Amino acid sequence: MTKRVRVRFAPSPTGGLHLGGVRTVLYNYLFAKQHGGDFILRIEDTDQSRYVPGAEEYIFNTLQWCGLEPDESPKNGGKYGPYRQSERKEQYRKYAEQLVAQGQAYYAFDTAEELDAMRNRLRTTENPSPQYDRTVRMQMRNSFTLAKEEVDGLLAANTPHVIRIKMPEHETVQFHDMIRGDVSFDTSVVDDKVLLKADGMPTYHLAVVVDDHLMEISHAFRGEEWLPSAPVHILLWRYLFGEEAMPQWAHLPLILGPSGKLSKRDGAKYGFPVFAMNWTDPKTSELTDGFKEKGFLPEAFINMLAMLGWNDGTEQELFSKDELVQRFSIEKVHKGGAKFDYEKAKWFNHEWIKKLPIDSYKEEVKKLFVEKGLQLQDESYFEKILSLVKDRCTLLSDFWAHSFFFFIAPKEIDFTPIKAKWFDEKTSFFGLYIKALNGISDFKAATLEAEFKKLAEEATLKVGELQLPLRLMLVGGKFGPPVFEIAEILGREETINRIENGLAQL
RNA sequence: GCCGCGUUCGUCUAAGGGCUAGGACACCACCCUUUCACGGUGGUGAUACGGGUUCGAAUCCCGUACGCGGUACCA
Repeated sequence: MTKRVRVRFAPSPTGGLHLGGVRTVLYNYLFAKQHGGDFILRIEDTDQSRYVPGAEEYIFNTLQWCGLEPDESPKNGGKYGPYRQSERKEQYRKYAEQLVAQGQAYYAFDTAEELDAMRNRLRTTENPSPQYDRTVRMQMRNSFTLAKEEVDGLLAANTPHVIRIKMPEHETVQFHDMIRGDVSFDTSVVDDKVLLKADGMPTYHLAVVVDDHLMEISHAFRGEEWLPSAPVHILLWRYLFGEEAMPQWAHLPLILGPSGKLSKRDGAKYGFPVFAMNWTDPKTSELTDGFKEKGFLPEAFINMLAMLGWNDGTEQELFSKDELVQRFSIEKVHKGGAKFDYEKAKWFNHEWIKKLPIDSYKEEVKKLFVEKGLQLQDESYFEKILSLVKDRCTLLSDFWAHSFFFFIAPKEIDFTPIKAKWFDEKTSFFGLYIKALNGISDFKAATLEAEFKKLAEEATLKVGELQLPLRLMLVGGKFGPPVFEIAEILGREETINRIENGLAQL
């Protein structure tokens, strides 16, 4: 019997969602959709001290912008709820107690000071981070070292305690990773991880296993940083629900920054976003830039992220979300980490701006223009301009620089590039051209250009020496699309106005 | 330190025993364009190192180096 495909992502609401997190969501989502399954989002709010208000909402916003909405989540519910770990608190204790009863876990009463003391005592240069493991287990205060009556007394008195897993000695735990193949660990080198914290909350280790079981998760994809604790999870599955019921694992490679693991600092340091959307930490007021606000399209963002660690074996690089759903394969995800390259990310965005019809982003651009203080009345004029300049824009924010002159006539024009070679014949040429403009019946770029050339020839002037002045008069600088196309869009009246203005300044 | 996972142009990657190691980004040159871009053509540029196995190795095996991750009552 094959289980229905159900994959999950479980972020902790302790800050924004970094690139690696969004990519994990993406791969989970793609795999689920590809198999007609469900993508489940649950919230790991088990660490009260690091919980950041607003972070959960931010996660939802990010997923929404990316178009990766979960089928089940704290927000839209589902029959396996609740989807917040803090609301499932009662569940975990039960399983932890079961493990204690089975002799595979134990109560530990050691205080923070006692743990510090143990670590300080054992710390050497050879062993810089001593663990709570089989070597020290019998020297600590726990239900293995204390008499049963004492343990019962401590428990009855509500003495703060944790439940730790008892790692077996010299056992090899092996499992199959969909990306890495067979991976094995010696249980002797992993410590007695805390399963249930003193505040009654589970640690990730317990929660992930219990929730994956209760929510009938079939596949679990997560970052590579979880690989070392996988043996704990395997053992928990074996003890609690049977290893054969365990989801299939895949540990995704890390996304790296210019120097090592990609961090928020890298973004600030090198000037590129590391989050999907702007995130302001309410505690520190620190802002981390987002791709959205930088002018990225979600299509490009998703595409770029998908290719950072996966490819389908062909030379295709541009994929829509639907294509990704079809072509994605977890087996083809790379083993090695990938360094994030902002230049390449921008290239993806450029491609998507060119590829997509302007309808899919014109509202975003409009918003940016309104922010610049512009009032847009003529929708078709606006659309015409977007179509004309879209190929030159890498980010949505580039649209302004490439088209503001269609809306704002240049005032003080810098004519230095042409001033030295200016003479009266040119002034009279433009006078004639204005007259001609008034007479042209169909105001199209080609006609305007033909007329311009004809007049130049009659005046025995070089066309090349006249085009730059015209451009300067129309847009105010050496930039923009072909001049006659600008004139066509500007229209007869505005074009003539701008030429007259320019002439007056010369 | 210990444990684990990795390693192909600067970057993302293709090639999973067999043609001059292919593509993309970036960079450079040329073309197009009498603006700036877009675009087009071409170019520089890589199998970490050392041993095996094999007629033949980027590919399989071993070792070394390097990188990354973990080593918390964080996830």
